[in-house]
Amino acid sequence: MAQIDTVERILDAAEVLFAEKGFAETSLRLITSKAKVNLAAVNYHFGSKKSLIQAVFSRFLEPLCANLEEELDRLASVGGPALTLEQLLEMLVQQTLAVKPRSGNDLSIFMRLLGLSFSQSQGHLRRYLNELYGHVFHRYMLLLHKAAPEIEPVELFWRVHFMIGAASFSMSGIKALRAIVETEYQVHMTTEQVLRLMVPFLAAGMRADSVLDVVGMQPAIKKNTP
Amino acid sequence: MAQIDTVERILDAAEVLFAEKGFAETSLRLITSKAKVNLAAVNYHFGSKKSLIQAVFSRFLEPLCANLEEELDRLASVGGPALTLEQLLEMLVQQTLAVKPRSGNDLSIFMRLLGLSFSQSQGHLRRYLNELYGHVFHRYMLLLHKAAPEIEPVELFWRVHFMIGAASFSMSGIKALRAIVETEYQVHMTTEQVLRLMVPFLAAGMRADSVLDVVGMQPAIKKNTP
DNA sequence: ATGTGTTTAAAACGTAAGTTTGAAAGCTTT
DNA sequence: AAAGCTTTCAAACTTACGTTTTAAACACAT
Repeated sequence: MAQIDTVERILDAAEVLFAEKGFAETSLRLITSKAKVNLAAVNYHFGSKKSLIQAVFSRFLEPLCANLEEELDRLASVGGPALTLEQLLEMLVQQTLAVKPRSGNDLSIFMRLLGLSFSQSQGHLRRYLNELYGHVFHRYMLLLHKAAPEIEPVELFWRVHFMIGAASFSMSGIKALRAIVETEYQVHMTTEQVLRLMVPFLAAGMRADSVLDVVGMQPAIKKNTP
Repeated sequence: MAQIDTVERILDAAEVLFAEKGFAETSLRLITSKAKVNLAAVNYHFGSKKSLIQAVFSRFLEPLCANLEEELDRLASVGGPALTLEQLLEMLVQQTLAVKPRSGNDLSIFMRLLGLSFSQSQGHLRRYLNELYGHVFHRYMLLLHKAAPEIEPVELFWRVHFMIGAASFSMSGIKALRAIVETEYQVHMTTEQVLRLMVPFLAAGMRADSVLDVVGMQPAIKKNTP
């Protein structure tokens, strides 16, 4: 390494700027000037802008997913009772908050990126993330099913995506939303507080009575009918 | 009008492409070639790309908000009991479904755009939408507050945005999600059915116990304390 | 039919982007 | 200290974009 690690400086700058403005709206020139490195350094170290985007995600998803899997393994080996919805959600919050410890890295940056990975996914990113971290997602889905076995699989599928939507949306726009809250209600909220506000909302939604039948689909209630 | 309305053709193409790829990633050249009009037509009829984006939003938000206000006026004049959360949500679904009747305009396009207006808002769009349609939103928020008076305003604000997120996310990705459901569960679902699956999920989430206090914010429970 | 205002058309302009290049500078190893 | 690889740098290249321009085509009232 030559200076104090050009690669890290680029990643730091890119992370913040991507979170602030999105991918397309953030130029390499802006990134390199903020990072105080030469423009060509990005293509030299990462190959392309796409690869830089992927690297930014991997830097925080890698440890997060590793920790998550570790925790899942631990719980599986202990073999206690099935986890509740709240526990599962809280676990996600916990692991997410635990990744943070990098410099002045506000959690909102992290979360905003997570939101962008859904809303601005440019194809290459979705494929990349699914390939590397898809299995963790599937594993988590299975635990959700165990936590709410009364929900038909189809409805569970949709409800999980309602959850993802609520989370990714409010986290992507969290900066703007927080600003509104600040001026409208004179309250300052941290990203962590918003995350925790979400848990009961999502858990309650997951537990709502099914309406599959009302909607004209397969029987929803097979409680006391054969 | 010269051809079969160039303006409409541009709006149709832009609507679909914006929903598919976002604003920055959709070039005027792509729009005009899909619309089979000359490149300069956009700047001639709309003035700029920004104005085109605004026009796309107004085309469906104008009738929707008008209908919504009409319905709100009607309900206010009748003066019955306060509406329940489910009724309020159902009303939104109803009015949204009622706007649809434009060509092969899938509802998902509409919803995806709504999501983008938050997540990709480039400043000008947020200001524009807030100025034109902000009052309807506030009016609806007020009814929500009446329907769930036990929720603190700040928490209500966030929960509303959790709702918007769940809706815009699952609606914007509905095409892909529906395909998954079809192959994974051998069930075909309409956009309307998915919307209706969402109502109980969201309503239950709205009714969840507050955790403002747990989160370390203003008192949440002032039930029996002065 | 002719003139006038409106709409379409093709081409060019200016800008900003991602990428590439080739030489200079820096490190590491011998 | 010299050789050899790695990293930095300034500059140029290529491409794609939004926008502007100028002229032609069109619609319609007189």
